[in-house]
Amino acid sequence: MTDTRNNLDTRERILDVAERLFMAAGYEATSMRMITGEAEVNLAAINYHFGSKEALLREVFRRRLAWLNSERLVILDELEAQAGAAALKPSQVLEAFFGTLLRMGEDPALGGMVFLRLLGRTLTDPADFIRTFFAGEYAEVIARYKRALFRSLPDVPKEEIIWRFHFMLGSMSYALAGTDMLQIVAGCEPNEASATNAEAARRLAARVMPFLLGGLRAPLPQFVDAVAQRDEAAGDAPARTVLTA
Amino acid sequence: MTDTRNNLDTRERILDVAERLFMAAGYEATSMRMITGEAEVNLAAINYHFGSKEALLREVFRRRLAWLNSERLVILDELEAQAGAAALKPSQVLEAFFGTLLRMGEDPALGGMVFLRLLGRTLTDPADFIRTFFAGEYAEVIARYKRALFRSLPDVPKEEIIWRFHFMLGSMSYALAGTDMLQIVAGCEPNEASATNAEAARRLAARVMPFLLGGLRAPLPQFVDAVAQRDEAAGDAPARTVLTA
DNA sequence: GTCTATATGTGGATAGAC
DNA sequence: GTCTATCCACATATAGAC
Repeated sequence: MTDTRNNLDTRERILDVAERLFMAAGYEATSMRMITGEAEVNLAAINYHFGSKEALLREVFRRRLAWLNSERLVILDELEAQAGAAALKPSQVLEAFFGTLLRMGEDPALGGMVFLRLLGRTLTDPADFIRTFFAGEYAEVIARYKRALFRSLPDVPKEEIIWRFHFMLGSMSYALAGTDMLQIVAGCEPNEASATNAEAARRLAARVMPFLLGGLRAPLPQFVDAVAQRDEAAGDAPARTVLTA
Repeated sequence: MTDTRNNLDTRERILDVAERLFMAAGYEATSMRMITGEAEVNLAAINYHFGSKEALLREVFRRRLAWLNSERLVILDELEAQAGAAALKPSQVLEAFFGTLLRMGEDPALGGMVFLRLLGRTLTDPADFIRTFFAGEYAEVIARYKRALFRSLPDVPKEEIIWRFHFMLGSMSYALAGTDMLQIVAGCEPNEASATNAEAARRLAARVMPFLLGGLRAPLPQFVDAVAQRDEAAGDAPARTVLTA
């Protein structure tokens, strides 16, 4: 805990730099020498403090996910306690799950947008040790929120809810990853999504939460044809029409 | 074009193996020796035929994306010709864009699910040469479909459509990537989504297209509060309610 | 076009002094 | 806990014979 160099622990400094470099270049393309160089620590320090490069990546995620997923459980507990015997609304469940995540982007102490982008980019990494790690970190919170969604949508087949939970995870993950695709879609502007500050997190939240809720509550597959016919009559209008109902 | 080994060109065999290995392990974690080993070609063959490992990756994608994105443009041309002066429905635009993609998963000659998974996993890769490559490959088709969506949703702010197009790309990309998250969400079954056959592509399409359309047509952000109130009265019911309207 | 042999660099990890 | 020095496996790429 004593600092021989500056106000930050060597161990913490390694984690901070690793988080940023893994985000910017990916795990495989980031060498331990790049990390120790930027962190201004000795090459051997990573193995001393973490044991291996793989263990370093796990620790980078563990310190953030431990907070995130325990916070998610606490919030869900609170919501369910308030609701008593009643089921939560889907929008409440989504707000608890994804809102908690997005709030990390506004707080640099929780990793900020750097961590959110890293998370989005790493969730699709095919490396076995990464998939295994995430499976363990997410198992409990996913199970709890899945049950909450089941209760909140009692008339929707559970299998459908499972798929849509997965699709929501995907939308969010990709949006956080912050590829250049948004800029390609948008045109040429150096877009807000590639920003890494707190304001970007808020803007993203405002845009993505309605999208997720719309997807979750979309017509069920077996009804899609019927809905298409209705939409044809209505001009396949945007959901603004809900206000006129 | 002459085969000294079997019925497949050396060049094509390299591309096929590279596609599969890049999918399974990622670009950085796949060595040229792994590729030439499985393809049973000489190590130097990659550099002879493609010039470099980076160029090999680009060619793996180019042979698939050239077909995909030109097909997308042809289909959009046909739809717009049929529609005449009328705007397309959003569902038609989505079907043309994402349906064409998903149909590749059913045809091994177009890469099948192996290519779709590779695409989903690579779209979030941070490597500069990959982002630059995708930007070029997608620019035209994205611009065309973006305009089609603008026309199909004239009352929705263009900025909102841009964001939702991006979110849809993300949902699809992540779903194709086929991480273990679906299995985590689902429970423990060796799930259908991790299958790589044509049937998996059809099942995914049936699940994801309604989700995308629901997200695209979700209430606009400024109306979310009002919709939440309506949903509260209606019990935040699933979209099955559209049938009763 | 294909192959062998090799150039040249970098990777993660560790032994052992301090 | 930190540092130097080093081990050794493996990477991409190429030169040049056939």
